[in-house]
Amino acid sequence: MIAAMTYPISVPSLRRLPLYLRLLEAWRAEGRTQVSCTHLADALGFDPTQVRKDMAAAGASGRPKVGYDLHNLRDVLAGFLGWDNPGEAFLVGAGALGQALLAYEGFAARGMSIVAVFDHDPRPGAMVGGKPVLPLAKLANLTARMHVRLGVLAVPAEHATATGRLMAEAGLQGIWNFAPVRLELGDQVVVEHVDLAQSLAVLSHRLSSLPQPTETT
Amino acid sequence: MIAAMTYPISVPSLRRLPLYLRLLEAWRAEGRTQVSCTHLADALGFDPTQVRKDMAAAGASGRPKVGYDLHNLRDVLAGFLGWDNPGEAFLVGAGALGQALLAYEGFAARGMSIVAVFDHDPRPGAMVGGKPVLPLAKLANLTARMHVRLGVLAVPAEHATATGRLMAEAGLQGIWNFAPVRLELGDQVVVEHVDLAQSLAVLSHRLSSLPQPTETT
DNA sequence: TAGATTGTTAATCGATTAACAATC
DNA sequence: TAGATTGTTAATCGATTAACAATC
Repeated sequence: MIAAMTYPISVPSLRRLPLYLRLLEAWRAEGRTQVSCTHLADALGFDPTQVRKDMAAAGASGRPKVGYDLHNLRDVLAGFLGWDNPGEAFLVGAGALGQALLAYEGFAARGMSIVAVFDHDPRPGAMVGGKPVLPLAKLANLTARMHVRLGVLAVPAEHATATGRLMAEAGLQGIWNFAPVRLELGDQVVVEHVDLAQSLAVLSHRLSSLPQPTETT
Repeated sequence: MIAAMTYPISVPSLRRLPLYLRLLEAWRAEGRTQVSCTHLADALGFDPTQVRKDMAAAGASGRPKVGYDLHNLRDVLAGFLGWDNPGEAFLVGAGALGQALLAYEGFAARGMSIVAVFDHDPRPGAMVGGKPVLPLAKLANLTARMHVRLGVLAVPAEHATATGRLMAEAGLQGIWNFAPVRLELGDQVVVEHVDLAQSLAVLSHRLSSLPQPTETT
């Protein structure tokens, strides 16, 4: 069987897919069964052609005049992202951020399921979010045994480089990196970096170029 | 006095500024005093010309052959982002995510300082991160009284639209939105959206297009 | 001075948007 | 059928990268 094999998808397209997915699932809950690119574009403030290209890139196809079948489209997008059977992931770092991610995943990060939590030198019996916190020394062993591919790195900046390397050596193939540190782990490991400061910079700058509230005196 | 008034900065440039800033501060701690675009580019994996353009867009200037004065460059970038005297911000939503952001800001979000926490109907006396949790009913009053401009929206998705509107009506001019919901608040309010699912989509897709670990049985 | 680095203009690349043919 | 929508090719726009002159 040959998959549709359209053009390779771009990062901007990829980043839009979860937005479509969320909308489709909301509409599905309302009982809709058909959807057009114009509907999606209007709801998200995008150009309809862009939506159509994104769908094509993800391997979805619709029918002229009719649009896309909502259920099918949702399944194609979710499947394209590998989000239909979420991969298991290890969380490394049991601090405030790690705990938030553990709680957050329920509504935002459908693409993975955190199955264990690790930290440097945890107190015996320590738990976060109902899961035991394991020492990092067990990471390699469990990665191999459980065939886990994805790790979430949520340790303080000063430990991030060493911990990232440890995760790569343990056999994790993808690292979702929340530490403000660039990881250099070669081509074998996929690293996706989340840096809140980058987002805040955009907001700060826009806010500072807004008309300041008149505060004479 | 006329500010340098170079070209308006692009969003991609803006998002790179915090990366430079972080690096400059690390190098400053090591005692360096000069820096060239090539140094910065090498450390971050960027093109040197791109770095030079970013510096120009932020209003920094260097000297041929010499490079940039490290301290000055840091100050110019921080000033451009308005990060030298961090604005005060209100956090709305005292759940796991809100608490993480409260803890996170120390090392990542230098551009703001959370001065109060609000939630829908908090228990009297409730505290998070050492700060009392105030009812949303007090938001408008305190926004006006304290001249706060920035709000962090970290409530569950189902409350995000209404809470966002409330924040805008309370007079907040910028909203850093962590809920997976598009806010429609007109031109008076600057909204910056953080959506972890978008980041995870990139990682999921890259991971799934990696050679799968051979698992023939 | 010679050489390294900035600053800027030109070329390239890629993503978005527009135009339009194909189709149900 | 007529009209709406997909799918695709072409045009535009903007960001990145290359080339090079200015400068200390």
